[in-house]
Amino acid sequence: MSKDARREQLLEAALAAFLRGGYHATHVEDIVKEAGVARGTFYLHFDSKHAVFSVLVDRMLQVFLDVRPEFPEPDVMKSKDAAAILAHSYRTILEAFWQHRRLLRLLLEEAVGLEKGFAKKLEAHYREWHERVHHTIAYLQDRGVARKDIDVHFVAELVIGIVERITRTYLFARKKPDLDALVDQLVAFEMRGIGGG
Amino acid sequence: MSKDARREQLLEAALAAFLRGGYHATHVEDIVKEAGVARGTFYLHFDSKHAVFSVLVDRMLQVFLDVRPEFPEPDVMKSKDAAAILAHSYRTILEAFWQHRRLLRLLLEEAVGLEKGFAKKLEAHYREWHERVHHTIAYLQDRGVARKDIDVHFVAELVIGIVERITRTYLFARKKPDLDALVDQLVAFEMRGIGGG
Amino acid sequence: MSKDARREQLLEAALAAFLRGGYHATHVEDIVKEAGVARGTFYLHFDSKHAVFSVLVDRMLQVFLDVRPEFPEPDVMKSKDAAAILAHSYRTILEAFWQHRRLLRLLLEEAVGLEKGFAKKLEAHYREWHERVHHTIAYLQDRGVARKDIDVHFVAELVIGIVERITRTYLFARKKPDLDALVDQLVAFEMRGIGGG
Amino acid sequence: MSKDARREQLLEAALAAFLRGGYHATHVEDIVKEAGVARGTFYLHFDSKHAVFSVLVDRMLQVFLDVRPEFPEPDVMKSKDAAAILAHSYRTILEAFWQHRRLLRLLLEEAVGLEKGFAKKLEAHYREWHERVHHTIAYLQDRGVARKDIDVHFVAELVIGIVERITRTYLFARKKPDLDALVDQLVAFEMRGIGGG
DNA sequence: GATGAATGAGTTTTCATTCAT
DNA sequence: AATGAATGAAAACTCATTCAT
Repeated sequence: MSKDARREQLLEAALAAFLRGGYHATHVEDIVKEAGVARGTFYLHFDSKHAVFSVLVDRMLQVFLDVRPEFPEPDVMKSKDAAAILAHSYRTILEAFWQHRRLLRLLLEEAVGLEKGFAKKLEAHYREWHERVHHTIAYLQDRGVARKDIDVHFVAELVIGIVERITRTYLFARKKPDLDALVDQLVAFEMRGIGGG
Repeated sequence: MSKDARREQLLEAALAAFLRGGYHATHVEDIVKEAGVARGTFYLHFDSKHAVFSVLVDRMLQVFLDVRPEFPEPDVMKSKDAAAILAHSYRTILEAFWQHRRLLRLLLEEAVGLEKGFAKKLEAHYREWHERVHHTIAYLQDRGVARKDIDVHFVAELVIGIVERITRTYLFARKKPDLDALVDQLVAFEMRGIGGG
Repeated sequence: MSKDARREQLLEAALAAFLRGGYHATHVEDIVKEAGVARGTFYLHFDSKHAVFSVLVDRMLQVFLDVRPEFPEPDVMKSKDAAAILAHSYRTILEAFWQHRRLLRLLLEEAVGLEKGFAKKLEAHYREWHERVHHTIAYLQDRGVARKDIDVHFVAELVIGIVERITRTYLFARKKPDLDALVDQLVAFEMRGIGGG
Repeated sequence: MSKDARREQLLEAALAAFLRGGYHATHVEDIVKEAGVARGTFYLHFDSKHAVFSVLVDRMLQVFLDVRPEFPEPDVMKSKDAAAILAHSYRTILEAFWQHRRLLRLLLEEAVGLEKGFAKKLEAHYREWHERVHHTIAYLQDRGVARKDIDVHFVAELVIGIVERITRTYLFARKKPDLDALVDQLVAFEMRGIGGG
């Protein structure tokens, strides 16, 4: 087996093991047993248990950075267009999150409360996320389809919280949820709230 | 020092230590140093490191269970009443969360990814939370101030996500945020969304 | 047992173990077995196997630095006085070396070819030794009882070599050698060489 | 590349690696990297890391055994002849030592404190050396150019110590020392000591 | 009750050696 | 002959928990 293939296999095994037991409860022994190789083989490919975890986290952050929903720049927008833009954006994100839900789960459930380095990485990750959401909302404001009296930074945080919760509740479930339905509900809530009964 | 006082002191020291370094990176030595007692003393009051952590988590869950915003049951409501009800509810919750933010932080940042038992406890906690939010929204629907076409369970999850995010972003900050302003923004978003620019 | 007594006991056990098997072949297990304590106890007193070795080496170097043969400063000297001075000096050194021969043996047989730090320490040690010998010979030259045409630095090195060899051959033996006889021979050789048969 | 050439190349690489880092700190990986071959190749030529080291030590001991300064057997000698004989002897030895100083350094700095086998080899080596020096001094005594009242065995040890020290101090230096000057000083010291100022 | 030295099972990590290609 | 990925026994080190004082 080639060096790269073995490395990939070990990463996959590590991910499975970490998801099963969490970072601390997972021993290198568990990872290599999962991969079906000897203890030493692990250390041919990674410096330490921490290192393999770090690679997985980096990979997840990269997955996130690669999600770039594109949207058109119409001069005149209607509220319906705004909903379409949000829907596209959410759809893209949730699709990617579903695709990489195992990595994502590791990030959300394990990379929290770990050694120094991760805190900074995660902070940067959230800042980037905030940036993107902020940009989208400001864009909608500019085009007159979002209210001007909202605090964009505040709302950006709310949106992040919403997507995180959705991810935990629906994407970490066993079977694939109806993403379209999720997105519709999401957009409806974000555009109109619950009021107006 | 009385047995209870010593126990309380150790709990406080443990909380401080866990918040500083996280569950795994915190050693019993750190806790007793923080409390200024000898190592053996710790075991006179708690069975294990795990046990003291468990008490802290239980205490936090209890804090949450004790938060019971009461609201009146008018037969006829206006949208303004709905906003008031939500505001009261959020205000109560955020006030309690701020009050116990250190315990809460432990819950959010450390009780994740720990041994089996906690996962179940947390799940129950979220179920309870969901129940309450669900009840509030259904109440508003019943009284005609919330739309009927929303998926109440889905929205309940969104609301939980929102509050979690707000908690992490604003309540874990160093100085006390303007809770009234936070609540106003929250309610506005929940009632009307961002649309209607 | 007090902390200090335990530490001393472990140092003694480590010295015995290192002398028996050498640094690398000696495992922490051997040291603690020698001391009759558990593995963890070792680490209560020393950070690592390397650390305990380092303490022993430092202790040996200190023993050497503490050897300070004093000699009078007569204005007029005879060759006989010179011999007496050298004899006193050698006697003092060999006495100290015999006293601490186990530590010394560790230094000569193990601290050579070990990690970075020791090389520098040893170099400093030899420089100091050279300094002392050089000073003694120059003193004898000044007082007219040693020839002026010798290279004092060179001879200082020879003397160091001589003492090292004597140490290895006679002091590391099982029973105490006749130090007086050794010293007499040493002085005779240093003063007159082997010539003049 | 022929089998012998490859073996020689590996020996050379091993020597370089051992001198750089010492026996234990040098890994087979370092040796094969130095030689520019794969790890497995090493084991085609040597049974173990220990074996290659052993070959190098044997080779050094052989170098020493091959040093056989010859000297004439004049019936009547003068002190000057004795000096010439000693000078010739030292010159031959130091020349050979300089020639093979890298191997020699390995012997002096690494073959100490290693597994059982080496201790015995080294002991035999020193015994042989002692024999030779002893023989030379006794020869000079017999011919009336060395004093009769010296302990020949003792002096032989001193001479060995002197040569060892000279070797460490001057031959392991970067540039070639003036061997003739060294030898002159050596002989002067051995024949006359430092006395007679 | 309090102390803190002692314990030892449990983990990570290393690296000489093997062997299928 | 050469390769280099794989092996796994062997070691160092950690730290929650115990217990004699």
